[in-house]
Amino acid sequence: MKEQNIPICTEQKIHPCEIERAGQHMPAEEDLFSLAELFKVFGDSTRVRILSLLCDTELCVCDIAACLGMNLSAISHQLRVLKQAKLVRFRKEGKTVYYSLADAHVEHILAQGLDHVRE
Amino acid sequence: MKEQNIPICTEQKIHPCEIERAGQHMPAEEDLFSLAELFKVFGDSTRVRILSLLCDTELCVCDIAACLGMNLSAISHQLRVLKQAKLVRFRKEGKTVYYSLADAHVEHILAQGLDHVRE
DNA sequence: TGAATACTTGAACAGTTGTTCAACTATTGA
DNA sequence: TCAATAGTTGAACAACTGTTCAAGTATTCA
Repeated sequence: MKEQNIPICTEQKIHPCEIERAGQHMPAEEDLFSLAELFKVFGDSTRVRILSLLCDTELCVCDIAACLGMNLSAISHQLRVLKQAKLVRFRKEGKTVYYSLADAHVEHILAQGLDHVRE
Repeated sequence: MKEQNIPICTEQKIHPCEIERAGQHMPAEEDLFSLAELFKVFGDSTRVRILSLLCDTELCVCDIAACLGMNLSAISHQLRVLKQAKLVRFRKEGKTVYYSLADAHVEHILAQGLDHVRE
């Protein structure tokens, strides 16, 4: 807490001691990038609604579209985003594709966010 | 769990039973909207980097800009977004403004996200 | 085989977002 | 009072995003 003037930043710093503290706990730059990418996926109300629907059950694309009152194509596009982010899994059965949450983590992140939103 | 055909959706549903299960656990529409808004704020790497910097310490705008190698104005704009979302607090001391995390929730959400990102 | 169903995909469009630049306010200290 | 410092703000612009439409695939069933 008293080590001063260690140049971890490229520009002139006003409070070197505090900056050093801050720097010590920083995750790797690439982790922070992935973190932002993850939250970006959660940061759309259509996708959040899809994820909420999939808590505790699996649904086909048709059902999701019906529940959200949206067009099949829009849902399919968003499911692709969720799939790429590994937030949902799918299973094919004949013509229909069933989607479900990828793991419990997804539900936890939603719940934690809801806690904050509801104060 | 066997109650079927209850019309909670406006369109024709393929699997009414599963749809009913999904519907029962859905948070209020407005909470889901706020939730997406919250994650949207976390969904930018500049903002995530600022929040990470502010874990365990407070920093002035100048310091944050120096640490991230970015222009003062860009940081100020993003701090405004974080302020509006109540993710950061600030304290004025003479000419300088010190920012810090609003509460422990913010750190928890970041940590939970990092867990998922690192698998 | 051929029609119907369930979904996916790509192009196009409007709307949104993040950064920069320049100009501004507020506080300090000479 | 004047210059310097720390930060905020608004306009502008390019880049990105979500939805729609139209056309595509894959599977089923008659």
